[in-house]
Amino acid sequence: MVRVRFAPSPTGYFHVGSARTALFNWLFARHYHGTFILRIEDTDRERSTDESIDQIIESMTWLGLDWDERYRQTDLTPDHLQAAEQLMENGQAYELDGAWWFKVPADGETVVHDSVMGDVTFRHEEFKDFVIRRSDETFVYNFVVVVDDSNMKVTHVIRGDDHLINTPKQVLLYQALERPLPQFAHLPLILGEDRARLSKRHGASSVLEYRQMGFVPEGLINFLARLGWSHGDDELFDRDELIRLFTLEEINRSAAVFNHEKLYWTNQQHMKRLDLEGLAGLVRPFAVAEQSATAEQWDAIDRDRLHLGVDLLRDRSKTLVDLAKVLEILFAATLEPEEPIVLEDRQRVLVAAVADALAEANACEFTPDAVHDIVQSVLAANDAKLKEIAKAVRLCITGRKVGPGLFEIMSAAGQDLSVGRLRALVR
RNA sequence: GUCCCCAUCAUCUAGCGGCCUAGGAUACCGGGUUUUCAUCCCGGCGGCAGGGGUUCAAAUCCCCUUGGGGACGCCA
Repeated sequence: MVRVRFAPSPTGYFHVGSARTALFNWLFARHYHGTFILRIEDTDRERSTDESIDQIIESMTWLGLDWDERYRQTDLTPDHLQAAEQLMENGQAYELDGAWWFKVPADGETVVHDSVMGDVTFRHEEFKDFVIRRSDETFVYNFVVVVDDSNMKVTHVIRGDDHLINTPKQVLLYQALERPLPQFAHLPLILGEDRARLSKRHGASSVLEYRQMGFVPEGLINFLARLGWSHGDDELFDRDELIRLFTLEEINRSAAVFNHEKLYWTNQQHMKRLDLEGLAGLVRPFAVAEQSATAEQWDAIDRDRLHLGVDLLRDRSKTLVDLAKVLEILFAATLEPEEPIVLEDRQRVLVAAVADALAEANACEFTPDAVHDIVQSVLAANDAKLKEIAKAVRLCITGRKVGPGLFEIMSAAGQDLSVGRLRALVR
């Protein structure tokens, strides 16, 4: 039975590197129908905060990485003490300056068998004895992680590359404690554009910031999964595919640079694939925040119109924020055109005629096809081409120079808004 | 500095000795479609860090160099 854990320390914001580690553990657990444990490593009393814990929970919940068991490391202190005392009694640890030190064998070497990195050999002479219990009687990471993983029957330790060097010390501890070794798998780190370890300096790096920027969970997850993991030439995966295909064998050994352009593209692809109802639900808070609509307006709008608008506009949006902004087209009483609309007399006549014809349409059948037929018949009657008024009408209806097809967007904006905007233009 | 890891287009990657005059994706540049833009489709640009081996054959295996990253706490 597979048991894995994700063990973040609540000492700051929850960044995407941690999210990737959490994701890989979660995918591994779900792939093998195992158990995914969330263990908050808060043994650093100085720096651990409840706000950080909240952020971890909120980030993982948003990403959809659900856990089966949850622990807080400081609750496990009795277990740590028991294990430490065992080492003291065995003579494998000793006290010095009020702290308890683990005795590292002077000779020999320890080989870590890593699923990703292969066999890595460390000579014992390279590290000296290390503290397992501080003089304030709290326990140190390298020690508690072993005790906890062992007690929790963790079968696979999947974590960042930066822990590889700690691993031989932990292996020694497992042996001293006479506990079975888990299988280790160390993930390559994620780098910033400057090839340094990803951090705040590289701009947005916390999961919640990406949520705020309008990325959808499926998009971020897909992008993160492709950083260090691959499945042939495939690029796009939904959650279930990831679970089905994920294995440790496909993990890369080299660090990957976090590439924002590709994140945006991946996100757009997922926005294109989401069902309209779901996508509409995701944009709602952004639309309200961007003041494209009030919550009341949003909830009151005809669903078909909303879905049509979302569908038309999502191909032009990389994020939910982009989408939310242009969605004002469906709600705003007045739209400020991004450039002045200049109408010649003939155009004015045509637009007025179109507005009148649209006003007479059956409100229940203001579909793209119906709008198309109405507009085209008006144009035909006046021996005109759509091209003559297209730019002006688009600016008038959407406030923008570019956008979806006129008939569709007018249908999405609805009869009242469309007619109103056209009449305001020719008045 | 010491130890450890890594090394294919700008970036993410496929490749696990012959299928590779190295494939896909992003970005970029053209073209097509369209009422405009986007989407979409087609095409282009662009890489095995360098040097030694091993082998009939190396992007793939070994060594060295170089480059990048990580760890060297009574942090996690």
